[in-house]
Amino acid sequence: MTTTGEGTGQRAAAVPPAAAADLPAATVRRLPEYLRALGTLSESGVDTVSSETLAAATGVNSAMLRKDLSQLGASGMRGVGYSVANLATHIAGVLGLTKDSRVAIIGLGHLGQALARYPGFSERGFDIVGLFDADAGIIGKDLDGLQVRDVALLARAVRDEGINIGVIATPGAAAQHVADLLVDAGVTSILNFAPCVLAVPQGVAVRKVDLAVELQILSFHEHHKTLSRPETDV
Amino acid sequence: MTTTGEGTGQRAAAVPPAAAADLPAATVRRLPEYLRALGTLSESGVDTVSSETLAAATGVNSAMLRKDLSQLGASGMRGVGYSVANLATHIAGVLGLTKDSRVAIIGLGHLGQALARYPGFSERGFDIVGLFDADAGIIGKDLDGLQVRDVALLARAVRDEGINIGVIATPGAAAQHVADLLVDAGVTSILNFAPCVLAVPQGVAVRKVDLAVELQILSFHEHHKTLSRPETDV
DNA sequence: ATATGTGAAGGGGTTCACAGCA
DNA sequence: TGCTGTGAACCCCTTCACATAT
Repeated sequence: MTTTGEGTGQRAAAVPPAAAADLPAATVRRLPEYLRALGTLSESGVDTVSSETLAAATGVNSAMLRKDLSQLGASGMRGVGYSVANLATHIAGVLGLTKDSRVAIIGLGHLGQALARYPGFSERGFDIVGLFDADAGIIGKDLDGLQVRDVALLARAVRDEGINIGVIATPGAAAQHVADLLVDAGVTSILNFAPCVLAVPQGVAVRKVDLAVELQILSFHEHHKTLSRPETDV
Repeated sequence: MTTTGEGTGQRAAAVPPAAAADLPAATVRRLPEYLRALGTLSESGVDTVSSETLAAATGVNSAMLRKDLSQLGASGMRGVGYSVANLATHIAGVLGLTKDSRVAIIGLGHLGQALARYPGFSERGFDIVGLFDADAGIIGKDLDGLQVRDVALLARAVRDEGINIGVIATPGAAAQHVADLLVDAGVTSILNFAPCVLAVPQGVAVRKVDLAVELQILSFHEHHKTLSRPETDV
């Protein structure tokens, strides 16, 4: 990478073959996008793509794309472009998508049920293997062949069934409790749809998606479009 | 992310009284979070809060919170803190939440249906007033009192019913077409759940939420935790 | 000729540290 | 004393421009 600290401790031939140790967060965020675009290209029968084309398909600057890819250790061919298949494989490897992840969804209200049935997850290698809720009215319900279990069984299921990602789709009030359960059971990756900030120990990755927040951000822009002069320039 | 055609407009010393003209995108993203935390505080009967406390509740640095708020024209009381009620009102005003937004959801598969029924939207002032789909098997279906209409009726509904935000929850293949319909009908704010990049004219704000992307980012961290030594220090 | 890989420049965003006010 | 408001440093990210390779 760039900051290899000149002088001090220069590892002998350090740089692992296909290294991806500490990528910038911004880069990591874009990788899934690249991967998706590559999939589309692949389906179209394209087998080589330029940074310019791939960047356009993902809405980023081509120089940034190249920088991202070079950080992965991915190599294009000058004067030609990147191999679609190789690049896809490479990115999938960096993202750890070679082995399927095992996901539990906790909270099966409308949102949780939608997530449980969302085809996009299994399509991209995320196996939903556990559904949990605290509501007796929902426990036992069958969703596409998977039965909703009592959240009291969550911890054991995590261990017995190798669950490594927890998706929280409960109301906000229950979210922290569920997070604690997940963390105690050893889960270190959590996707939180509840509208609250979760406290978790170091080493646990939490990503938050708040649907209402997205609308509020749009509301801001909408509000200001109507307030300010409607772009007399450009 | 946001294709918010910000012009290069350089205004002369304008700064309105309680200005919020061109807030940094990063600040705007945090405002809904502040607002939510303030709501929680308000329910708890708290009426004054320090930047330190509010920052903790929203997971940000207190200096950044103060900087965000001062940019809004919000004023705290030195030695005391911020008025919970005033601050909430102020932020809501900046976000344009004083008047309810009118939302259409297009695509009522599992995800779209869940969004249609998600209580968090109406709770925060987003009225879902239109549901549209292209599938004859879904058109006519009733969801909590709202009937799914043919997407062919979308354009007229946008105009007649004052819809100003469109939520796209279709498969990726249909998303661009729907976006075109929305834009042609005059919608300038779009929330896109489809896994694809939308092309829209300048001045149209698009926010994208891709659930699988979030899982893939978690997968990256998960992958690297297992690869690298698990934090021998700190 | 064409497209990658990257140094250097530029812009934001975040944090620190402290001045200033109640 | 306590907490806000903010200049300044720092760091990360993005973009430009071009050397470099096929």
